[in-house]
Amino acid sequence: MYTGRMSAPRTARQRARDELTREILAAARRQLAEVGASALSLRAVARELEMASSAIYRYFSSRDELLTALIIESYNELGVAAERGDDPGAEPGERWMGTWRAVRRWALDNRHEFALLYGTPVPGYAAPEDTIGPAGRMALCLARIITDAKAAGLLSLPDAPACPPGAIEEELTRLIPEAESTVEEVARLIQAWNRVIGVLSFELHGHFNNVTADSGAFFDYTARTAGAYVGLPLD
Amino acid sequence: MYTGRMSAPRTARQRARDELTREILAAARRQLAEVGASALSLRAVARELEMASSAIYRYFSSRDELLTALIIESYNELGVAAERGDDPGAEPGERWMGTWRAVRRWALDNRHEFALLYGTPVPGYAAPEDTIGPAGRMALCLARIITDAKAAGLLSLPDAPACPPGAIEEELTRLIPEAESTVEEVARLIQAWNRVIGVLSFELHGHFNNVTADSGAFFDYTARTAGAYVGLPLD
DNA sequence: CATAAATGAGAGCGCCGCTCTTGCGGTCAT
DNA sequence: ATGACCGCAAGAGCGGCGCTCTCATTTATG
Repeated sequence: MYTGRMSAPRTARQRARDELTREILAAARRQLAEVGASALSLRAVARELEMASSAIYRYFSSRDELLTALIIESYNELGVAAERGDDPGAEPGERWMGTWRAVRRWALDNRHEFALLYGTPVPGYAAPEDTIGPAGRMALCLARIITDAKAAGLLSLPDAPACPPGAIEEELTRLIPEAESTVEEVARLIQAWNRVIGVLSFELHGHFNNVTADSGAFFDYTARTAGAYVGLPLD
Repeated sequence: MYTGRMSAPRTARQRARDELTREILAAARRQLAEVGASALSLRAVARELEMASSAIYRYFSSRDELLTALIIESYNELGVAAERGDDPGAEPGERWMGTWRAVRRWALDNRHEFALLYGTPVPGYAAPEDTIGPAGRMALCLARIITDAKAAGLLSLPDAPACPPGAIEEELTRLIPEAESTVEEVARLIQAWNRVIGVLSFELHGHFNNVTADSGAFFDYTARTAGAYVGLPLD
């Protein structure tokens, strides 16, 4: 139904269709930001666009499909935010911290979107296929920082338990082909990624309410610790 | 409305009320396990108990309140599972790993309950007051392991960035009064706790789908790494 | 025993996701 | 240019939801 990115519009009808698709998505996005995914209603979107609720189904065959489109959009936005936070000219440690701080800022400014990405999967399940690409965008950004640091000879893994063989998909070592990553390096990046996202989730979901006194400082602290764990030089 | 643990039943009416309250909770719990929190419906619970849906409101004034009761129940169950996984006579490392493995088993067997605890907060917000006690039960179990290890002189923190002052609530150092924990120790425990729960969340929510090949092994690996980080002796 | 409180059932309100039918208007081949 | 066709929007409607209100019945209490 929802054909993802729309190709070059031909007829006037297709042009109108594409435009309306975008408008629906935009209205849904506004609703998501306001009331969250669980309260997002197709009928309210239709009301905002002054059209019959049944007409929405010409563009998105179900509420879940609309949510999936919003998930993809959000993953991409988060990826863009991460990329913007990374200054490729800076030191590896600064790049790492800058990226994560940008991710946190995006999450704080878009908490419902963040919850949609990293919270409980709301529907039966979102479309797995269409989401894996955008989902990896932020991780790829982090992987580049480490790869660059390694190429510059600045990567040194501190002592820690070794990753048991077979725990992670070894194909991930070829995610950035020229990097020639080791299993250990990849395992640490996955852990670091999981760790910092986990801190953000806890902060946003209120699990740190009586735990952290300065959640921003604690986030920085965690990102720094995770960065040191993957071998980046951080003072 | 829902008066939490019910006091000693006096009249027959109160006895019946307490029993029905428990039955509603049990039916709701069954539904939660089957269809998850977002699809849990008061009306379906009433149907299963063969009573009018409006009658439920004599016991729980809203769906959110029912969910909150389920949250408390689940926190306690998780706490019990953690305590059962901890053999106080074993070595600190074994205690740590045993506790976490028990937590994971509980989460895998009760994924909807786990999602309710550590996923997106579904309603406007669950009751904060009544949940903080049960929520800390598992964390307390972990803190005891570390305290015991410290008392036995087996705790040694590996090098890592220091926790910046003011990041965490310093009162947490007095959570176990006789432990005399340092800020650094507490900060590491919080991070470790967050880290392992984060791995579980990612696993259960499908974020590790094309990432880990053996999620059990990866979980163990993470728990081990986190245990080493808090200073426990782990081989 | 009478009064007050607690309880349960039913009807009903306004939402929701989703489907089906109907009619209109643009598209396109003949 | 005309007629068949298809995309589209609208409306009605289905069953389900959370929640409220009323009313009868049952139970506890003075």
